[in-house]
Amino acid sequence: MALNIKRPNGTEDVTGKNIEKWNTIERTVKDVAKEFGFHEIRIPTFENTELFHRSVGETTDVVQKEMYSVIAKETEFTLRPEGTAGTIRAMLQNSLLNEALPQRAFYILSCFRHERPQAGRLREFHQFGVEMAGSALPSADADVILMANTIITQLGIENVELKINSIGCPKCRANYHSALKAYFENKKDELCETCLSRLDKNPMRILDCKSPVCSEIAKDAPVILDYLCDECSDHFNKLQSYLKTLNLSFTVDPKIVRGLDYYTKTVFEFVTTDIGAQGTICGGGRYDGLIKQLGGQDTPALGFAMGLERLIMTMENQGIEFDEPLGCSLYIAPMDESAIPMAMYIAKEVRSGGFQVEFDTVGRGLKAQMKYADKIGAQFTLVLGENEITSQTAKIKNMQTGEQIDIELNEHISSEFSDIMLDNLFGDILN
RNA sequence: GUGGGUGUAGCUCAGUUGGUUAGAGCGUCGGGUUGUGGUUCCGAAGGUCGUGGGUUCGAUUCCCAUCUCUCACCCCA
Repeated sequence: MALNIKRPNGTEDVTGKNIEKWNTIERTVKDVAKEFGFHEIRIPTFENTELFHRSVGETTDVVQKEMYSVIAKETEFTLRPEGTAGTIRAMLQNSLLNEALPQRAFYILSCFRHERPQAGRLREFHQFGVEMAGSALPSADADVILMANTIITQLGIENVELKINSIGCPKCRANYHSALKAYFENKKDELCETCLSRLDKNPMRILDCKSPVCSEIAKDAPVILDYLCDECSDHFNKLQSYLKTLNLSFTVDPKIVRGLDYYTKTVFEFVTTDIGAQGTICGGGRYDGLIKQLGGQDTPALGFAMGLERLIMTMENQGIEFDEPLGCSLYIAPMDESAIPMAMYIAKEVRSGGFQVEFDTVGRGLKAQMKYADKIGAQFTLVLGENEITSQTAKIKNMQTGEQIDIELNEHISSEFSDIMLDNLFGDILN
């Protein structure tokens, strides 16, 4: 079919069996969030552009080249590129931080970034995220990391590495930046072009460069962990000991540098090699300065986000089973038009017992109806013709065994069918 | 934003060294004597060969452009 309007590049439709993949993940994520005391929050899809400039940061790639911004009625809005900024804004605007602290919020939402799509990267993608505001202690970091780990484990995902790092507070980071700059200044001639431009803006990004030359140079660069102030260093040490207590294996990776400006102290990622180059399925960290930055009281906070598409990809590639949808319980096959009223009536009655019921609405012959019933996985079928209507009895056919059971066509049909279903499910145990 | 690959039926792919009505398997729909599916048999529908130009008597095949999808860089979930 020549369809002239297609979905925008980098977006996805979710249909058919894929819906169950999403449901599986959303269910798991919500269950775990509940166990950890997090409450769902829903926020707008777009915000005033200024919000992202102030939180994500003016110099970040996300703000500089990836945001979908529009001016509408003289106000500049942006489709959210991530969930933290809007969530914190909502916490402030709804005075949630004046209530019992810490506040724990989670969300499932779509994000928008204008990048070239590739494996594990879309222009509209979905995140499950959590934000916890009001706790400064490393035990909060450990709890949040445990939560991410619990979700990953509960989904059955394997081959995931937890990497943690501390990027310090603004105080110790300033010292580190100057040390880094000094180091790279000496090797200026060898650095790649992009790294040269990073030298002034954000020297920590050079550590992450994939160019063989740069990464070779970066090997001997000063490490942030050596420049942490006492407080940050203590925080990081305690976090590590807590993670050990929780039996979470992790590696300290000084190259973990988050690309959003609001991060402080702890940063972490859960990474897999099973889904291509974009292997970070969960990323997060602490952002102690953000709430004040957005006009609130100085309140420490932290959080993480998981890419739902990446979780699904990982599960697919690892051969993990998703929840099965409930199929059709009963298919009713009217022989001809005169049986349709009875078919509709029975369908209505049996549905009232909570069962999924279908009947023919396209005028198929009996054989074709049976084929259709088989195709949709109907557990039972019921044929309605002249005989059934005059005798007010019919046979219910079990599509798996072929066995036929007599049933009365009256107002008790719903509970009778219910008995048949129960017997079908638990008959072996009961008898 | 940069680079590589790709584009023939709903899906997976053949094919034409440029030449009349472009094929297969799967899927969809119908039928195999008038009331029963999964196997099998028969049949049907479905493609302006990604789009727009150019070369040619003639292009799905050659050339150019463009778009799509895809992978990687970058960046991030």
